[in-house]
Amino acid sequence: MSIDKKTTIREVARFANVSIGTVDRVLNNRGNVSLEKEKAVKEAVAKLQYEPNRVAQSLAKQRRKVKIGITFPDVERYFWAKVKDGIDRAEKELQPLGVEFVVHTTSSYNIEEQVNALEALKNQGVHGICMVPHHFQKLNSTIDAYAEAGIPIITFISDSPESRRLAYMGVDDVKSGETAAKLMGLYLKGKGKILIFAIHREVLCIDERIQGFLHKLHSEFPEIEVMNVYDVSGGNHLYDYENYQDDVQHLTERILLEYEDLQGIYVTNSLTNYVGRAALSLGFQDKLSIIGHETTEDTRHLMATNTIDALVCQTPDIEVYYAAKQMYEYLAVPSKPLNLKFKRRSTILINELL
Amino acid sequence: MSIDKKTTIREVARFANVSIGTVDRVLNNRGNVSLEKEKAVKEAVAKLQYEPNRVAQSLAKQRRKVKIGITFPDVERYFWAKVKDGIDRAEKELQPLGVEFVVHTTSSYNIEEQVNALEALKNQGVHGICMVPHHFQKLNSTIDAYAEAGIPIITFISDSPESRRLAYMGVDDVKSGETAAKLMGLYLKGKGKILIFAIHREVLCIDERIQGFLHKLHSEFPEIEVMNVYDVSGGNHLYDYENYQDDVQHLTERILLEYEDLQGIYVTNSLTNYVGRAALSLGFQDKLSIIGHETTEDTRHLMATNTIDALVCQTPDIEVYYAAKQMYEYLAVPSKPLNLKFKRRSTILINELL
DNA sequence: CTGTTAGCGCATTCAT
DNA sequence: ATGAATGCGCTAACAG
Repeated sequence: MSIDKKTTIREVARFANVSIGTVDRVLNNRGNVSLEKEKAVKEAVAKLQYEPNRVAQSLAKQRRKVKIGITFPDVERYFWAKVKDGIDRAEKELQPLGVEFVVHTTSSYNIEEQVNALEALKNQGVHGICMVPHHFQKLNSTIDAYAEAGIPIITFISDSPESRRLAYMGVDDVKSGETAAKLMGLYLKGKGKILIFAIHREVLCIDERIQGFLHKLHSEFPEIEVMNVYDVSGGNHLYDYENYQDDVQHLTERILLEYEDLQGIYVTNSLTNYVGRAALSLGFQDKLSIIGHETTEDTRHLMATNTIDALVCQTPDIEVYYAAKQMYEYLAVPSKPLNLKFKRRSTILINELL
Repeated sequence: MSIDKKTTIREVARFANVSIGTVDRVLNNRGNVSLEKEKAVKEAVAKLQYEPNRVAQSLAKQRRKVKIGITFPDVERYFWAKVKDGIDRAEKELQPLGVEFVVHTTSSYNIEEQVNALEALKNQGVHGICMVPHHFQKLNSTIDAYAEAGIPIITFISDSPESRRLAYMGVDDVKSGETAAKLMGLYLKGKGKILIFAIHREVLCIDERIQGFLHKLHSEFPEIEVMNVYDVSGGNHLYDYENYQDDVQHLTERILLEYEDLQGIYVTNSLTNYVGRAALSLGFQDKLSIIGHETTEDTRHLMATNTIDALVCQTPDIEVYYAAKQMYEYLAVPSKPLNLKFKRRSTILINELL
C-alpha cells in the first residue's frame, strides 16, 4: 500500500531527461521520437509506475463525452430495477471522467424490439453498447454488424457466445442450475417428485440453468423425479402484456392442483415470486420445497413463511456496473486488454440470511 | 447529438457582473457574499443552466489531502489479503479526489498492539481511522477518546457496538451463525452429533456466530447434539507464533480421534481450512460434515473432495472498501449523514458454486 | 465582502 | 525530433 502520491507525467519527464511533450508522444505512440528517448521514457514509466490521471486527461482534451448505450428488458420491476441501480452507480463514478449513459429499455424479450433499441442507441451516437441478448444466437449477426461498424458490444446477465461481442459479464448459469439442484436435494432429503417451471429457453441463461439443474439432479439425486417441465412464458412474447405475472400465478395454481404427491418445484427465474404466491395461496407452503432464482418484492415474506426454501441469486447491479466500466476502459484505452469473460459467483439465499 | 457547450463558471460570473470567486462562494455556500450578489449569481446560474464540471472540480480539489488510517490484524494471509485488495481499490478510486491511505497492521489480536497501531496512525496525522476491534468492549474507551479528539473511527468486520464509533461495516454475524446451523441441519438431514471449534470469543463477530449457531440448532434441529465447544485459539495471543495453523490441524486430528460417532464440525472462522485438512488427512471426509466460514487457500480442494460441505463467507474486501468510502464521505462533507450501520449479507459457498 | 491568481495533470499547439 | 507554452473549468489562497 503505497503512501506516495501519484506520479505525474512531469516527474516521468524529469526522470527520463526529456520534456513532457516527448513523454506524451511515446505514451500515446504518436511516433516522432528517437529510439533511445523512447526507451528512456518507457523505463521511467515502469520504474515510477506511472499511470495517467484520467481526470486531468479528460479535462485537458475536453473529451467529447464518450457515450455508452445500455439496453435491457425492463419487464419485471424488482430484478431490473437493480440494473438501474448499477447504471446509476457507474454513472456517478464515470461522470467525472466524461462518460455519458444512454439507456433504452425494451418492454419484452422480443428480438425485433431489441434490434430497434440497438438502432436507437446507435442513432444517439453511442460509442459502445451493453446489452442483454434476447436470444442465444439470433442476435449474432446484429452484434457482429455493430462490431464491424465500430460500436463494440458487451453482453451482461445473458450471453450470445458465438457473436463477436467484446465480453460477457455475468454468472455461470450452468453452475447456478447445479446449485439449485443441490439445494433441492438437500431440502427434499434426497427424494421426491418435482416440477420445473421455465420460461423460454432461447435466452441462454435460462437454458443453461435447466441443463445444470437436470445434470446435477440425475447424477447426485437419482431418487428425485422430475415429472414435467412447464413453459410458463406464454409464448414468444413473454411479458408483452400487463398482467403476465398474475397469469403465471394462476397458471401455477392450476398446475399445482393437478399433481397429487408433489414435493418440489424449481423455477428458472424471478417468476419464483409468483409461483410462491400461488403455493402460499393454496396453503401448500409446508408440503412443497420451492427452489428458484432472484430476490423479488415478496422474497422476505415468502421465505419467512417457508414457502420458498432457497434462491440462487445474481447481482444484476454489479454486472451492469462492470459491463459499463469495462466498456469505458475499452473505449478510453483501446489498446489495453480487458477481461473477456468476467464470471461472478451466484449467491444462495435462505431465510436465515434475510 | 447534443452540442451543448457547457456554460462555465466564468460565463456565470460575467453574466452576474461578479467575479468567479464570488460565484464559487455562493455555489458552495461558503458565506461571505452580499445578499444582492448572491441573488444575481443564482439568477445567472438558473438562466444559463449552469452545472459545474465535475472533471475540473475533482482535478482542482485533489490538493486538499485527506488522510485515512486503516488497521487490522494481518494474521491469516488469505482472509486478510482480501482486505488489502479492498484498500487498494478504495485507494485507486479515491486518490484522484485527494485521499491518502495509511495502513498499520497488527500481527495478533492483542489489544495493546492494536492501541499502539492506533497511536501510530494518529501520529501520522490521519483524519479518520477504519479498524477491526480486537475486543468487543475493551477498546471502547480508546475509540471514544479518538472520537473526542476529532478522529472519527469506523469499525469493519467486527464491531465494538457500545463505543462511539461512527459506523460499522460488516455482516450480521448472528445470522451467519444461524445460516451455518441451517446448513449443518440440512447436510446431516436433521440428526447427529457435532463439535464446535471456536477461537476466542472476545472478538464480537465470533461470539455472535456461536450464539446464532446454537440458537438456530436448538430450535430447529433438536436431534442434533453439540457434544463440545473447543477453543482452538491457544490463549489470548492467538496467532502470535508462526505455525499456529499447523497446530490447529494437529489439535484437530487429536480431537477427531477421540470421538467415535461424530458426524459434524462447525468452525467459527477461517481456520476451517485447517480443520478440513485434518479431516482429510485422517480420511474422515465422507463421514463428517464440516461447516465453517471464509474461503481460504484450500477451499477448492477441500470442497471438491467433499471434506468441507459449506462455508458462510464475508467479503472483507468490500467491507473495508465501504468503510473507507464512508470515512471519506464523512471527512469530505461532514454535514452529510451516512449509513451508520451498513450490514452486508453473508454468502453461502458450496462446491457446486465453485 | 470581493476580486485576482496560481495551480490540479494532461493534451496540444507552436516554435525550434 | 523535441521542448516550451497555453489552457481545459474549477478551487483555494491571497490580496485588497
